[in-house]
This record gives sequence, structure tokens and C-alpha cells, in this order.
Amino acid sequence: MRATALFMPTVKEDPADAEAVSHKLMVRGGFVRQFAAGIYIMLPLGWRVMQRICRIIREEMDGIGALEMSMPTMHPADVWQASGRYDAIGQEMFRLQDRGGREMVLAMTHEEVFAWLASRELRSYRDLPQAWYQLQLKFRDEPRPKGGVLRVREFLMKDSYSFDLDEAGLARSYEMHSGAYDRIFERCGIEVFRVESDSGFMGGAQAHEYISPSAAGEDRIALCDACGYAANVELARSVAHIPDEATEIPWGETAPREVPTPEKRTIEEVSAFLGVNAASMIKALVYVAGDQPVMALVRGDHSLHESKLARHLRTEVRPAHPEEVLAATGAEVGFVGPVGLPVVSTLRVIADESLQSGPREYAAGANKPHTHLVGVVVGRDFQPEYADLREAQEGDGCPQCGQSLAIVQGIEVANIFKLGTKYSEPLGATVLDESGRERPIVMGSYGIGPARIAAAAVEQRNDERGIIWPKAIAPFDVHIVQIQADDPVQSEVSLALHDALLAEGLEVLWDEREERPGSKFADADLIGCPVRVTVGKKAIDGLVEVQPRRTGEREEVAVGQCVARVLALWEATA
RNA sequence: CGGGGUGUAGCGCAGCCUGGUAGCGCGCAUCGUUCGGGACGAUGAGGUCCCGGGUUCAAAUCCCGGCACCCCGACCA
Repeated sequence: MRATALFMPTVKEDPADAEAVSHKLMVRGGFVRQFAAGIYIMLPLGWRVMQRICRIIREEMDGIGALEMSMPTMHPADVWQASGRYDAIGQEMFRLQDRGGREMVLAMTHEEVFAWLASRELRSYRDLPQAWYQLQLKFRDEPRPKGGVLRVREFLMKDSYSFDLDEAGLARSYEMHSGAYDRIFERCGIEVFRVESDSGFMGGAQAHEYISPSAAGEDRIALCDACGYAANVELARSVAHIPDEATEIPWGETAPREVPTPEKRTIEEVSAFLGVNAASMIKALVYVAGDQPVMALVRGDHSLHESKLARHLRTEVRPAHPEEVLAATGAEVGFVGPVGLPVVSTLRVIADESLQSGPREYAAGANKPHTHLVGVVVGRDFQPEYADLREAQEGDGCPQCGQSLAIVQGIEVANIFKLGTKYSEPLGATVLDESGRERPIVMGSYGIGPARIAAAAVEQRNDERGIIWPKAIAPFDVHIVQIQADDPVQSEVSLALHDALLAEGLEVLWDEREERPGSKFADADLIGCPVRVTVGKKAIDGLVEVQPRRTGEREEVAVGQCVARVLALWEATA
């Protein structure tokens, strides 16, 4: 394609409101433009990348026998009421009314409508298994869109749904999708980790996420090199180390003793004041679960993971306001603890499991102004319930093998869920089995975000000049830069190379714009196609230059050898 | 949900404190000179200073209200 026939508005300066590398480069390279918060325009280059990603996805989905179709994005509310999600999901769902006042929603995902279709059309176990998919828009009114196309309110998703007679069938469908996903990410050239994840608002028994490492990502995952354990920190279990300096019993008290701690509120302040390690502190956090206050305890050097608390309590949780803390404990924020609560208190106290190990003494808030307790022993001085509440930290022990866990930050590019009958039952998606018995279909749900794949690729592969696309998803395979647009020899050579490379099945961008060479090189580096061919003055001697984007190493080749050399470089590109 | 920030030409910004003819760089248009790593000169086009109200002789600037966008936190009690 000729650059003069393409719309690729590149920009020299970073957009002022961009933070993530991928956001900056995708805007600067003329791939995307923001339309509103979390709503993006895909420009021609960006759309080409998306199309190539989608093509890979389609090939792999078709390869496991999944069937593409297209579902509506505007749904009557009653389908969502049937599954219970109309009420379970809050403001994240776009809601509207039609002219007749009928409640409608914009689809956040498509379990309901696929289950609805299955309920109408699948009648016999002979119709199973089925796997249906689509590439369709999703609408989610995110509280905080961010990172360019990383977290948006309207986005394309490949979502597929499997329909099986039983759990064994679901397990097969799940594994098939898992294999297809591995191949998709491999082909797209991005690094991913498949990790155990929380099923969240999708519900269901088992779920995995595919996390692509990036500093711009919003997820953290715990990985074990030794045994392969991999889980999102929202549910990763881990073995907490006891720091050496905190292993000795520091006070030797037979009962908790009050110590004045004027104006010392934070773990940092109190532990420094008392001269102990943070691991000898109990961090007491008051939350409101449903409408009941609860106290969650973790060790001073640990972090509470809210979703673990929420899962344990089976309800939404939020940090208590200061006045709620006062009402629940009789103490100000900073001085609350599990011992010495008001006699009438019915506060539920939940301690992280790491506090259960060993008769260790801790310091904790005394529920009195400017006072802490030292010599607190869990199980002796108070009896909490125990749960896994803390977020896994770098260096914690693997729950399977005990080796050290690594924590990696990344972008969630895909997820897969075993849904079971969560949607088929309420929507009446049943089939008759061999014995003529009516059984709910066992479903799975599998999503991939193509734009997040693109962003993850940019996050992982860029340099100070711009993007270095993986070859499978680059907007073009080869970028021909013609130095003098009005030079007939250069035009002739460029055209011939363009056509010859095209004939080899490569996508070619031919920059014959009347720009200065510097601008063209800068654009080529920014846009990041795998191989560049430079046609300049030496074309008259039958010489051109080829250069892989990744290494930038230039080599001069004869025009006659150029196609072969480009193909070789392209093949060698990741 | 809480906190912070920003809205001035297509993009990036200054001007605001201390009210008085709206500016700079890039980009864009025309002409000329240039032409292998984001050229130079000349000329020119381009503005609802986010919106609404208020104060004032006078508001981009001060005050009030709203909207939009961005960032941080959503635990460190």
C-alpha cells in the first residue's frame, strides 16, 4: 500500500494525558485516537493490527471446532434479570430504556444471550457438545478507564461459550480452549502466564486468566519457578516467612501490657517507636461487610487483599469510615486492635492464617487513645476466626513446594471460566440425556481482548524510537522507504519491490510521500514494521538497503537479492 | 467512593498570582532554497481562552456553580 493512499497521522510529541508506554506509542504512531474517557477510535493502522490479531484468533477458534456467529449488544433487561446479574451488577452496566419504557442494557458480556439461544435450540444430548464464539463489542461503565486501550468502556472481545452434557465434557472443552489460547498468544508474539483466578462476577467453579507481563498492567500474579504454581494474587496462597529478627519473643509477657504510644498510628510509626520489626505487629483493619463492621487482622509486614476478605465473608466489603471504626471499637483509627474491645462488642474478628502459627507475641492497638498493647498472643488473648487474607508477596513460600514465589505485574489479556449450570439453569437451557432425563447444559465461557493483546505487545516490545511489532500482528510486514519521491529510478525500483514482496504474500507499506528522509525514517521506526527497505540514491546502481526493526542493522543488497533477503529477515523475526 | 491535577489554535504549552488589544513551539497552506535520520527563509490561515452565573468601566485572569479529561488511592488503620 502506498503511504500517500493511507491515513497515518503520526505525532512527534507524547500526548499529554498518556501515562502507559503503549498508550503514548499507539497515539503517536497513528494507531488510535481517544474519543471520550475509555472510548477509542481505531485508525487504519490500529485496525490493521486488530484485524491480524482477530484473524489469528479466528483460525485457532475454528481449529478447535468453535463456530463463529454474532450476537446483539443491546439486550432486554429480563434476560439479565433471569440470571440475577441485572441486580447483582451495579453501575458498571450501561442501562437504558426503549421508547416504550422497556428496560434494556448494553451487553457487558454474553453468557445470558448465548444461554438463551441454547435454551431455545439445543434439545438433545446429541446436539452436544457445541462451542460458539463471536468477536463483538462489550460495554462496561468502568469507574476509572485508564492506560489508553488497556481499560476502556467499549471494547472488542472474542468470547466463546461451550455447551456440554456434563463436567467431563466441560473439562474437555476447557482444555481445548486453553490449548487454543496458548497458540494464539504464541502466534501473536506476546509473553503470557496462565494463572488461577477468581471467577468474580462471572461465577462458576474454576477460572484462569492469561496475564501478559507489563508495568502498565493492573494485575499482579504469584509465580513459582520450581513447580509451576501460578495464581493471581487475589487468590494466591503463600507461606509467610517469619523474619529472623522477629522470631524471638520480644517482651516475654504473660498477658498483654499497655504501652503509651502518643500520636503513633501507622505500623511504621509504632514499630519504630517500640523498636520492633513490623512482623511483630498486628495490623487491624476495620471493614464494613454488607452492613456489619468486621475486623481483619494481618501481620504488620503483610497486606490485606480485599477480595480475599470479601470471598471469605461472601459479601462486598469496603474500608470503614473513621466514625464507623470509632463506633465499632471505641477507638480511633490507628489504635484499634483485637484485644480490649468493648465488652458489648459483637465485632467479628478474622485473622490471617499466618497469625496462627506459633505462640508469638505481637504488638497491637489497645482500643484506647494513644495506646498499644505488647505481648499479645493470638489464641491466648483473643480467639479470632482464621482465613487466608493476605496478599502474596515477593519471596513468600510457594503453597505447593515451598520455593520462593515471584510477583509479576501484568495485563489480563484473556480469561476462561468453568461456568457449570449457573446460566443454563435460570435460563432453562436443558437437554434430554440418553435416558430421557432433562439436564441443564454445563457451560464454559472464554474471553480474549484483542486490543489488550496489541497493547501488551507494544508494552513488551518498544525502544526509544517506537514500536517493534511482533511480525504476526504488525500493521505491515515490510516498510519500503523511498528517499526521493520524485526520482523515477527510485520509484521504479520501489514499485517493483513492492509488487514482488506482495507476490510473496507479505503486506507492504510503501512510503513515497514527499517528506524529508528524516521524517520518513522516524515514522518507520515509530510504526514498527518488522523489516524496512530503504530505496535511495544507490538504486541507480541496483542497490537498496534492508534493515530489521529490532536490531536496526543495515545491510546493502542488490535489488535482485532484495526479496529473498527481506523474506529471510522476516522469517528470522519473532 | 475518596484525594489531587488540568481545561487557552489540530498537538504540546506560556499568559492567570498582580483584571486592560490572546501568545510561543510544532503542525497546516503558498513560494523559494533544501533533501539518507524529524531542514531553512518569507508570507499566511487558524481562537466560544470548557460551560453557566457573579463581581467590575473592563474577566482567559477574581468569586460561585457545573461539565469534561487525566493521575493517585481504593489496604498500610
